[in-house]
Amino acid sequence: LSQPFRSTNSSKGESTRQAILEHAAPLFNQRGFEGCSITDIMAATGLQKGGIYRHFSSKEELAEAAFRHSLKLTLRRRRGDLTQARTPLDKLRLLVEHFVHTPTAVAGGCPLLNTAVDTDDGNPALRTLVRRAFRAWRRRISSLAQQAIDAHELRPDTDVLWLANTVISTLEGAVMLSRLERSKTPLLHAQQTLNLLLDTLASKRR
Amino acid sequence: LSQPFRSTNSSKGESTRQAILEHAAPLFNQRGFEGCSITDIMAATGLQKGGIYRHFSSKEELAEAAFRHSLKLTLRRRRGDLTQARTPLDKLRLLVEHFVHTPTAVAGGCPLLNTAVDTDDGNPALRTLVRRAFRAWRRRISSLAQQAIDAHELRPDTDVLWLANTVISTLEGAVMLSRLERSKTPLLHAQQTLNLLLDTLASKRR
Amino acid sequence: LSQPFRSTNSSKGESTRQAILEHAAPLFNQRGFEGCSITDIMAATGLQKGGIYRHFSSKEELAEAAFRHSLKLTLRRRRGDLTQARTPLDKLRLLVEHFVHTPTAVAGGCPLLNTAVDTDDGNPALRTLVRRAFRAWRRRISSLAQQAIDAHELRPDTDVLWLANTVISTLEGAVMLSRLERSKTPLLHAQQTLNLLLDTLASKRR
Amino acid sequence: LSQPFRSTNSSKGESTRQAILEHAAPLFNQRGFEGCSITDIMAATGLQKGGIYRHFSSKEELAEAAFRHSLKLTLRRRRGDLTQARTPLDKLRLLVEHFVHTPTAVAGGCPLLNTAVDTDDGNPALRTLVRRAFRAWRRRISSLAQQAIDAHELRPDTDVLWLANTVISTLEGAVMLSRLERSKTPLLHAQQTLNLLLDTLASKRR
DNA sequence: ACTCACGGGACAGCCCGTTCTT
DNA sequence: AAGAACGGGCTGTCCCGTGAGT
Repeated sequence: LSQPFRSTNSSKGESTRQAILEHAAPLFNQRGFEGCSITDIMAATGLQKGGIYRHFSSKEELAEAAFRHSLKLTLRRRRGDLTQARTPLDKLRLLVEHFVHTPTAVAGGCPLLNTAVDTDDGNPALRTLVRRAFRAWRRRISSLAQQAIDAHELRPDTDVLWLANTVISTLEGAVMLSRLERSKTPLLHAQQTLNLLLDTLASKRR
Repeated sequence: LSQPFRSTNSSKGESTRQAILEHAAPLFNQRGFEGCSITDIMAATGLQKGGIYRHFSSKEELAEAAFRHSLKLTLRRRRGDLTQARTPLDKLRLLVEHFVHTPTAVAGGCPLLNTAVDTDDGNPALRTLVRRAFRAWRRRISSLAQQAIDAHELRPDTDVLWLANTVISTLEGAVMLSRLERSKTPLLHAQQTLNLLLDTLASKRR
Repeated sequence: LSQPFRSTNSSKGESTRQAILEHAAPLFNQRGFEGCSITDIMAATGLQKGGIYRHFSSKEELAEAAFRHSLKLTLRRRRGDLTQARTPLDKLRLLVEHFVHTPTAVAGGCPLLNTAVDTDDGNPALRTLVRRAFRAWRRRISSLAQQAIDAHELRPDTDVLWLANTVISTLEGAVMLSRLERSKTPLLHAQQTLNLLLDTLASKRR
Repeated sequence: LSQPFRSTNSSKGESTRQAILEHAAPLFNQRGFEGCSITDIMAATGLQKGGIYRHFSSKEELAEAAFRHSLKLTLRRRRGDLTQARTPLDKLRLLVEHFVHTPTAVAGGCPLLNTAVDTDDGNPALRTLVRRAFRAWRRRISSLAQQAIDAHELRPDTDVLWLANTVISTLEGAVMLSRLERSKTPLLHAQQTLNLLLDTLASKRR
C-alpha cells in the first residue's frame, strides 16, 4: 500500500523539472512553439541548456509537457465550485460565468485556443492533446445539459452536443476577440448570449 | 488621350509581386509568422531571395502584405451576394449561412483568427490590421442588425454590438473547433445557434 | 585618305567609355578586383548599371580595360624625357630618378605591382597583361644597359637581364615599403642602392 | 603540483581553432581578404559556419588571426640557423641565401608582401600588423649590419637602415617578379645583387 | 544535477553581377 | 542610357542538441 517509488515530486530533479515547466508554459502559450526558443527558456529559468535537456529530450517533448502543465492549471482554475449551484441548469450558468470572470491560469490567454491554432499545421501529438482536452470539456458540458434535461430544466429535445459545441465556440471565440481588443466586452457579451440561449431552451420547454 | 498613368498592375514587377503574395499568403496563414521562412517562400514561388527582397524589404513587410492579400480574398469571398435576401434579417441569416458553407479563400483556415492568435504576443502592425478587419466586420453585422430593428424584424431593444460580437465569436470559435476536429459539425451547430438566436430576438419582438 | 570611320574617340559613347575608365582605374587599383564592386563604379561615375554594361560586357572586361588604362597612364608618366641624359648610363640613372620622384599616375600605387599581387591566384588574362608590361619594362632597361656596355660605361660582362631584374625588383619592393610606411624613404634608399650598384659596375669596368 | 593553468592548447576547441587557421591562412594569402569567402573556409576546413564563428567573431578577426598564423610560420622558417655563419657579414649573406632558397611557409607567396598590397586601401588593423612585421625584420637586418660594422666587416659609414631597406625591397620585389614569372630567376638575381652590394660595402672599407 | 564549450545547420537580410525592358 | 528585375552568393546570427567536465 505504501508506495516506495518516488512520489509526485521529492527529488531535486523533479522540482527542477516543475520549475522549468512553470516558466516554459507561459512562454509557449504566448509565443507559440516556433516563436519560443530554448534560449528563451534558459533565460526564464536561469538554467543552461544541458540542465534543460536533462529533463526533456527535445523541444517537442518540452512543449508537450508545458502544454500539459498549462492544461492542468487551466482546468483546475476553470472547474470552479459548481456545488454552489443547486440545479444542473444553474451549474451550466455558473460554469459560463466562471469562465468569463476567471483570469487565465497561464499568461497568454486560453492554452487550448492558442495551441489549437498553433498546431493547425503540424505537431500531431500536441494536436491530439488539444483535441482530447476539448472533448473532455464538451463531455462535461453535455453531461450537465443532459442532467438539466433529466431534471426538466431544458427542453427534452435539446441536442446536448450542439449545446456543448455552442458554449465552447462562443466562449473561445469571445476569448480571441477579448484578447485582440484588450477588452472584456466580448466575453461579457458571450455570457449574455449563452444565458439568453439557456433561457430560450428552458422557456420553450413547456 | 494617351494614358501615361500606370494602371493597377501591368509591369512585370507588379505581377511578380502578386505571384509572391499568392504563394506566401497560404504559407503564412498555415504556419504563422515564425513557422514560415523566406526559404519556404522561395521554394513556393520559385524565386530566389533577391527576387523576393526586391519587392519586400523584410519578412515583416512581406507577412503584412500577405495578410492584406489573404484579407482581401477572404472578405471578397465572405461578402457573398446578400441581395438575394429580401429583408435585413434574412440578410443576417444569409451572411451566417454563407460563412458556414463557403470554404476559406486561403488555405489554413480563417486568416483573421489565425493572425489574431499568432500576433497575440508581438507584431503590433499586423495586430492592428486584424483588429481593424474585425471592427469592419462587426460594423457590417451591427448595421444589418440595426436595419432589421428599423424594419421591425428584431426587438427594438436589441443591442446591435452585442449581437455582432456574438455572431463573430460563435462563428470564429466554431471555425477553430471545426479545424481541430476536421469536421463541419461545429460550424453547422454555430449556424443553428445563431438562427435560433435570431428567432428568439424576432419572436420576442411582439 | 580621309577616314570617315570613327576616329580614336569622337562619339558621345566613346567619351563615356573613357570617363568610366578614368573613374574605374583608381578604384580597381586601390581595392583590387574583388574589393571593388560595380556599385562603387556606378557611384564614382554617376552612371547606372545599364550605362556601364553598355560599354563593357562584364566586370572582368571592365577590369582589364581599366588596367590597360592605368598602364597607359603609368608608362606615359614613367617614360619621362631621357633625352636630357647624354649617355646610356646617365639615362639609366635618370630612369631610376624619374621613377622615384614621380608620383603615381593612378591613385593606389603602382598598378603593375598591385595587379601582379592581386591576380596571383586567378584571372590569367589580366596576369598575362601584367607579365607583358613587366617584360617590356625589362627590355627597355636591359636595352639601355646594353647600350651602356657598348659605350664602355659598364663592365662588358654585365648580365643585362640581371641588372634589369634588379632595378625592377628594388624599385617595386621599395614602392611597396613606401606605401606601407607612408614615407618616401624606402624609395630614396632604393635610388641610392641602384646608383651605388651602377657605380660599382662602372668602376669595375677597367 | 596540480596545474590548474590551461596550457597553450589542449581543449578540443583550441585544436579546432588551430585547424581553422591552418586552412584559412593559405586561402587568405592566395586570394586576399575580399577574394576569400567564409564559404571557402568552410569547404577547406570541413566545418560549418557555426563551427567557425564560434572561434572568430567576424571575417576580419579571422583574417587577422590567419595573418598572424602565416606570419609566425613565415618568420620561423625564414629565421633559419644563422649560427652556422661565423661573422656578422656572413650571417647577412646567409640570411639572404636562406630567404631565396627556402620555399614559402604558406601557399600563395610572401604573406607580408601580399597583405601589404591587399590592405593598402583599408583594414588598418591588419595593416599595422604588417608594418610591425616589416619593422621587426628591418631591425634584425640593421642590427646584423651594425654588428658587421663593429666587426670592421663593413664600412663604418654604412647607413644600416638604408641597407636593411635595400635588402627587404630587393627581396620582396624579386618575390613578386618570381611569382609572376613562375621562375626563381628574379630571386637568384636578387641574391647576386645583394652579395655584390655587400662585397662593395666591404671592399670599400679599406 | 548541472554548466559550458562545441559544432551542424538554417535563416534573414544584404549586395553583387547581369539581363531585359523602356 | 536608365533602371527595374532577378539569380545567386555571402555574412553574421541564432538555434538545437550533444558531450565533456565538474
